[in-house]
Amino acid sequence: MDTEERVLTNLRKGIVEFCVLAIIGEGSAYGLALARRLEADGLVASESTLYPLMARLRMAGLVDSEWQESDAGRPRKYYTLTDAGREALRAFQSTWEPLRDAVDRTLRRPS
Amino acid sequence: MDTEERVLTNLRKGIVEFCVLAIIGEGSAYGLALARRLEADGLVASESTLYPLMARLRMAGLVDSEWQESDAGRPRKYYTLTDAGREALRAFQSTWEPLRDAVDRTLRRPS
DNA sequence: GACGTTATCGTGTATTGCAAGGTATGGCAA
DNA sequence: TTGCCATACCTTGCAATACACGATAACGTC
Repeated sequence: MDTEERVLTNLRKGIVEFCVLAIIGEGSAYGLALARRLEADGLVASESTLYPLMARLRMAGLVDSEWQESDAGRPRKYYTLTDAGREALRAFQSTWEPLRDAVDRTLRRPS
Repeated sequence: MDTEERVLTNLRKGIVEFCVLAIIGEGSAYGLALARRLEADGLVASESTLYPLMARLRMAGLVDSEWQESDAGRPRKYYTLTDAGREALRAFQSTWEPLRDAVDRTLRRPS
């Protein structure tokens, strides 16, 4: 893995998790659709990041999942936000904003 | 490690590295001083994150280091930015900004 | 010389992103 | 019905790295 990729990889750590919560908070979504959307935004590199992540979120009780038929193709597993998930999302916002601002300040350097 | 801490830990990944470059870009600094400043901003948890990081930056040729006497106490190892370091810092800004904006957009939900 | 302070650094563990590959289902065309 | 492709989910293994914990070293003070 070259340097540039590693930088992005590390930056994404811990961020995607909450972007997923935010997205399904707006309405349920299934795995591959989530993966594609996040890939388009540069937030994940592939599905192999997403599936283990969804499993962790489920284990943590932040999302529920449910199989649903599809008009075309295989059944899909749809995820929805639990109350704990909504709470975690709120908590994340309070964490993200100060961190983001600390980075911006440091990069901009008012010394 | 509890959940809350893990969230912060993951968020910090890949961010501190460039905050360090930004700080020493303003003038050389030594390890412990860097660590204290970054701890105050919530960007690292302890020196044990910083020293291995500085070693990596040095290996990558992004910083140089030099021992200097101190008025009081042990000698300190001062770090300075190399040209490659300055370049990496510029490159990071181009990576950070879109990512930060993608996160903000996703959290704020214009869907 | 014992002790506290300042400073740098090493070891071990846990987390996790991702590449690569595996499995299952449905649609479609020859 | 056979073959093939797209869709969809998931697993394995590796590599990167944050951090707790602790070691080591130099200096000053009593």
